[in-house]
Amino acid sequence: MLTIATWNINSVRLRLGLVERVLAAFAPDILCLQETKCPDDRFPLKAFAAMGYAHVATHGQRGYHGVATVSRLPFDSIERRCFCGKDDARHLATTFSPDGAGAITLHNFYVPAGGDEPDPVTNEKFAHKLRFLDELTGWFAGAPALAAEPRILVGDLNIAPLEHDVWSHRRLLKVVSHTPIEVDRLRAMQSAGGWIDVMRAHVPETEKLFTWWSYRAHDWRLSNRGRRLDHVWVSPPLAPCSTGISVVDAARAWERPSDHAPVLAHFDLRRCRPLP
DNA sequence: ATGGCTTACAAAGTAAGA
Repeated sequence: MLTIATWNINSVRLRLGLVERVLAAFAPDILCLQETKCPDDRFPLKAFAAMGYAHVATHGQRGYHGVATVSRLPFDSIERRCFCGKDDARHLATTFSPDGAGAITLHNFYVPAGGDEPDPVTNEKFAHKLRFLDELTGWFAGAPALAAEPRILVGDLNIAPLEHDVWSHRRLLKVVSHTPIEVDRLRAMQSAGGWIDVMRAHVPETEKLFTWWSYRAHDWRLSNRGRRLDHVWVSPPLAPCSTGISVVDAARAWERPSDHAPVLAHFDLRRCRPLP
């Protein structure tokens, strides 16, 4: 069994206690964090090592964004890719080899949020979001053979593509994160990489599924105006290995929470051997 | 359009998140 977790933590140093709680309760093999807001030389390595997560890849910067992948398993390789000509700490790719299953590539992404106005002409942040997705599409389209490799992509993609990935499809059609223009770009990127949406493989598209709830709601659970911004995708060879997912929405109710909930994805690698 | 909150930051108000 292999468990991969992804969580937009909104400051890893501020919420280290909450991270430890998730690691203790769910014991994922690997946890991918986004919005760590932490320079690499300030990352709390000792705390993770003490929890059994001795292998840490970071791609952070001061103040904003930042991703980290922490693991009980050693990494075979670590890659930090930059997009749109800027190093704003939004990607990590690691490879690891769980008990002889062959190397698996794990991408950890923090896609730009895109600002308020869903117009790339007037809103440079939204233009950046679209360019970021287009650059990813080009990258994946240029390496079609990768779709046959065992790969996992997780992270805060900042887009809720399906009708029931948001609390009200009608009321969010012009709200950044659910506009048709960015959903189309996300779909193009997903298609170019041959990615399979594992969360929706286990939860029917007709069912509401959220991973994020605004800080501004009086009672996030009662109003339940959530969105599914965090995702777990796999390449075709790993799809039969996916045994289940869960959104740890209980973590949204903890003290001083992140506005995102952790997502857990479980795999049984025996189901897809032999890997190519 | 939820935005009513929350974060980091050369610490008061600003930028950013989504």
